[in-house]
Amino acid sequence: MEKQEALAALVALGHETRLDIFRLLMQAGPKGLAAGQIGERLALPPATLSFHLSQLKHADLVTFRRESRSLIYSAAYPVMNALLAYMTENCCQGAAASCEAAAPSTCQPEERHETPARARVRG
Amino acid sequence: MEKQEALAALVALGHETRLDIFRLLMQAGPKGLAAGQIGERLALPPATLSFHLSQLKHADLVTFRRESRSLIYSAAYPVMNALLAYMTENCCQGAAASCEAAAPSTCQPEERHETPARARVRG
DNA sequence: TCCATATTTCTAATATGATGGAAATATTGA
DNA sequence: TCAATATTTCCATCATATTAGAAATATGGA
Repeated sequence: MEKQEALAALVALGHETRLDIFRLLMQAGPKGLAAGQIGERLALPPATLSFHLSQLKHADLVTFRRESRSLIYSAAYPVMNALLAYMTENCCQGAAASCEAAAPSTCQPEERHETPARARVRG
Repeated sequence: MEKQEALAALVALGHETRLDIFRLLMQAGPKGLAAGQIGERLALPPATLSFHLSQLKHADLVTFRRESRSLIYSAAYPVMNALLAYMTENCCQGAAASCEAAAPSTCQPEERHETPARARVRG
């Protein structure tokens, strides 16, 4: 993931309404939720909801599909995964020992620390 | 981690300059960097740098200590870890199977998926 | 085709965040 | 105490994001 992509995702998630929307979609799982359902649950006026969904779309944090009259939104898990991976990269460069002490779970300067699951994301 | 803490961290990281600062500090490791060093490397005027460091401080993403005339800033790894943990919580609630398919590395609805390192962060 | 539903786009008002020069504060060494 | 260094705070300006009503668009059912 490039810096600008990560930045776009962080900007998008750095707003309470959008964080709420995104978490709702994370919880909803791959099946997603119709825009109307989201607006209802979060008590958002249509225009406001649409604005925030648009921001999340531009950040590639959500995808959507049409199902009859409804647009079904779902969280873009791969992008979320890539963001998490990005945020743990380049940590404590050149000082693995002290870094391990400071941040055992996020800082993984050596490949051997990678879990198979995490490694899969980066490819 | 509470929602408001996570939100504050995301707001703080959702700005290019602050993301640059934070990544620089992540790379620098626990030894940290003096404010002046940061400003020099990122070509930021003192007032601008100080403003952004202040934002990062309020989000608890950085800590600082005085060393002679310099203020040494370093990344707050535990808060970063907590943020990563927060973002993977409550994923695909009640539908573990489909969630695993959608997000194998971040979505961990069952405790057994926790790594010891990640679990340590949440306590 | 016509109407109801679902959602987006347009628009203008409002609020908030960012910038950086200049002055103020804190620390140290002489 | 005084000067030099390091950083912050103050302040005014500028830029950008957010809000939500109203109108426009898209879809499907009768």
